[in-house]
Amino acid sequence: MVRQPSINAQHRTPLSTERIIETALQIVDGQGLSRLTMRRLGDALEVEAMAIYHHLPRGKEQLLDGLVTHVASAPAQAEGAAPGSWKDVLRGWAAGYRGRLLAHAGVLPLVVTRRNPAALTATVASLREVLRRGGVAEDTAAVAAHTLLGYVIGHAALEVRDTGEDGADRAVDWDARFTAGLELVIGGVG
Amino acid sequence: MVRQPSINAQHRTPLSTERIIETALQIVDGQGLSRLTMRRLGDALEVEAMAIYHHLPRGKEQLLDGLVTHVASAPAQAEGAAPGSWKDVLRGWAAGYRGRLLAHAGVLPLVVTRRNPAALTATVASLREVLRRGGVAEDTAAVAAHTLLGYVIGHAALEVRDTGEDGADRAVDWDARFTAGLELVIGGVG
DNA sequence: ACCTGAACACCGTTCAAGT
DNA sequence: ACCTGAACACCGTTCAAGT
Repeated sequence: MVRQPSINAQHRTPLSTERIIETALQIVDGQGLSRLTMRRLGDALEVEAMAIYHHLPRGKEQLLDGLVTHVASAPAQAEGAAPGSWKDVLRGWAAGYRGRLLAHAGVLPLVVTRRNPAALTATVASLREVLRRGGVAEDTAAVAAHTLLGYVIGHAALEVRDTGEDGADRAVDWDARFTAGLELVIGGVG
Repeated sequence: MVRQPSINAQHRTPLSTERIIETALQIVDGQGLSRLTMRRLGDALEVEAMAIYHHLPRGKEQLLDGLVTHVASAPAQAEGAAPGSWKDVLRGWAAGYRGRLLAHAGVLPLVVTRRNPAALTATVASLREVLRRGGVAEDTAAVAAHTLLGYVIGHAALEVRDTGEDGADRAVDWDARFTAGLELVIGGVG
C-alpha cells in the first residue's frame, strides 16, 4: 500500500538519456534551474538518483550539457527557400529561436556559458549557409551569423531579466523591440 | 602558533559589503562561479561564513545580485563628447563593456538571468541618452540602446563559450568579429 | 553591533551490493 | 546490464550564544 517499486519496476518504461533530459527540462521549466537536483530528477523518473549515472557517467555536468544542446541547437532551414528570400528565412529563424529561449528561460544561463561549443556550431553554420546562398560574401556571412546569433541570445537575456518586475513603471513592448532591433541588424548586412 | 583569530580580530579591517563583494569577485575570477561558497568566502575574509549574513541579510542571493551590479552597471559617458561623435562614444563604450564582461566571465551567467533590472537600467539609459544627444529620434534610440546592449552581451557570451577548446580547427578572431558586428549594428542605426 | 559554533536539511558523487 | 542503499564530503541557512 505504501510503495511497491519492485513490483512496478518491470512495467515502467526503462530509463534512457532522452527521457532523462526531457524530464530534467520539465523540472527546469516548471520550478527553475536551482530546483533541478539529481535526487529530484530521480524522483520524477521514479528511480533512485544514482541510476541516472549509469546513463550519464559524467553526472550533472553531462545533464546540463544535454539541456543546452536540447534547446540551443536549432539550425535555420537553408534549403528549399525561394531565392532572394534569405532575409525572410533569417527573420523566421530568429523569431523561432527567440521563442525557444524564452520558453526555456531557465536554461539560458547554461546556454550562455557552458563550455559546449558543439551545441551552437550547427546553428551558426546554418545561418552562414543561408547568408552564403543569399549571395552574401563569405567574410560578411561569418560576421553576420555571429552578430545575429549574439543579438538574439543577448536580447532574450535582456527580456528574461526584465519580466515579472515593477510593471507599474511602463512596460516595454518586447515583441516590437525585438523585431525592430532585428531589422536593424539584418538591414546592416545588406 | 596554530591560529589566533581572537588576537588578530581587533587589527584586521572590519567587514563591509563592498569588501565582501570584491573578495567574492576575486574568487569567481580566480576559481570560477561554482567555487564561490559562503564558507570559502568567509575563509578568504578571515571570518566565519555566518558573519557575512550580518551585512547581506538575504544571503547568497544578495551576494550574487551584488556581483551583477558590480560588473554590469557601467554607463556610457553622455556628456562632454564632441557633437556628431556619438558613434565613437558608443564604439568606446562597447569595447569597454565587452572587456568588463570577458574579464569577469564567471559572472556572465548571473548577468544574463538574475532578476535584477536595476543593475542594467542605468546602462541602458546612458546609451539612450548618447543616442538622443546625437540627434536620433526617441523611438529609434530606445530600440538601438537595447539592440546594442543585447549584441554586446550576446557576443561576449558566444566568445566565452568558445574559448579554451579545440584550437586545432581554426581559431576565430573574436576581436575582429566583434568590431565588424558592432559596425553592422551601429551602421543600422543611421 | 558584530561575530561565533553547533546544528539542520539538504546537495553531488563513490562504491559495494543486489537482480 | 541496470538499479539500489548506505555513506562521504560538502552545501546554505537558522538560531542561540558570546563579546
